[in-house]
Amino acid sequence: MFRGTSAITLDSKSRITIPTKYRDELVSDCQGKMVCTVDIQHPCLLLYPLPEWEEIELKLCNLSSMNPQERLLQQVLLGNASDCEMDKSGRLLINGPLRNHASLEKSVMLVGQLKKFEIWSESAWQAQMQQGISKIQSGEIELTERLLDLSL
Amino acid sequence: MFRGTSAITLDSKSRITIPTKYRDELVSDCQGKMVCTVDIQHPCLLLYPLPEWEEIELKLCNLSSMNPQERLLQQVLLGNASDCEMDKSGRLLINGPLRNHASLEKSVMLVGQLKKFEIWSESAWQAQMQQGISKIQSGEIELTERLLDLSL
DNA sequence: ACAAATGTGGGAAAAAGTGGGGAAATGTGG
DNA sequence: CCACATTTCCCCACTTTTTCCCACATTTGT
Repeated sequence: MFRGTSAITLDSKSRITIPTKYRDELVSDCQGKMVCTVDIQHPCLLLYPLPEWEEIELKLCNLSSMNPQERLLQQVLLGNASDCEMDKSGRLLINGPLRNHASLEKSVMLVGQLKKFEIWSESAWQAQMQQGISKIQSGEIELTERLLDLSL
Repeated sequence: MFRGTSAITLDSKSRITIPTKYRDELVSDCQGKMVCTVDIQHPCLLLYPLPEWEEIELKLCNLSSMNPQERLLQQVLLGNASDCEMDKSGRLLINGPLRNHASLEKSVMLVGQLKKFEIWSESAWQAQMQQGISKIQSGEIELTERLLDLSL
């Protein structure tokens, strides 16, 4: 399970270094093999250990290609999915289209979200956090039953 | 179970010393491994022994990432969650974003709240206590059934 | 008032992150 | 099918951050 945000850099060769605290877990989960694709709600990327991604692929596979919305989801998610394997120094290569979708420049945030990571440009992440907290505090959040069950 | 408020200092390396009275319990609960994240209602931090945090993580894991509100909560809580392990002198490192969320400067309050701690800047804590007590005394508090059941 | 325990600060060693040269692999065009 | 260009990978050197450790200050208890 991944958690926490790490500030990392996208270097001139378009690589990011995975923080060491995650590497052991990634090697045992998936020998460093991951899949990166675009997020459909935010300008960020999603990075899954291969086994996790395969479950998602199964679900996508069961969508109907006759339904335009479901087909679109398949196209976007699968079309952008890119195999990423950690190299021997724990780095991943991010390809052009993905980099572009998330507007990644030098400063990047790697955000642990349990079974996956999100990859954000630093500025977009900070904006997301700021507006997120103010939305929650101003009560713009509808408390669903599931949320009420959360006691922090 | 933790209770009471301790005045502690955030030193120049952004560390706080856990008062010794809590250390034994923390070592036996979680070998000093804790998780710190932001509070979503107040400018303070929440510090959980790892096993306690993992229960919350399980609940967060069951939220739907397709629902924007539930996803936002995951992002805020998990994204800010930071593993904190006590070093050999019983100190914890507080990272920049967290320090910032709670506006922590030198004087910090560590507030025991049973299964977790809250971490406040001294001034924010005092303001919270003052206005909290006056709110209660002036009857601005809605007495829910659960509250009526409290006999002090 | 003194001794013991706790809290605080900072130097120094260790670990992690960053950048880039050059080798290997891959792909393209003739 | 080969030569060339491009991309990917491995490795080393450098910088920054984190961790460990010790010494001093402060508080507590006798």
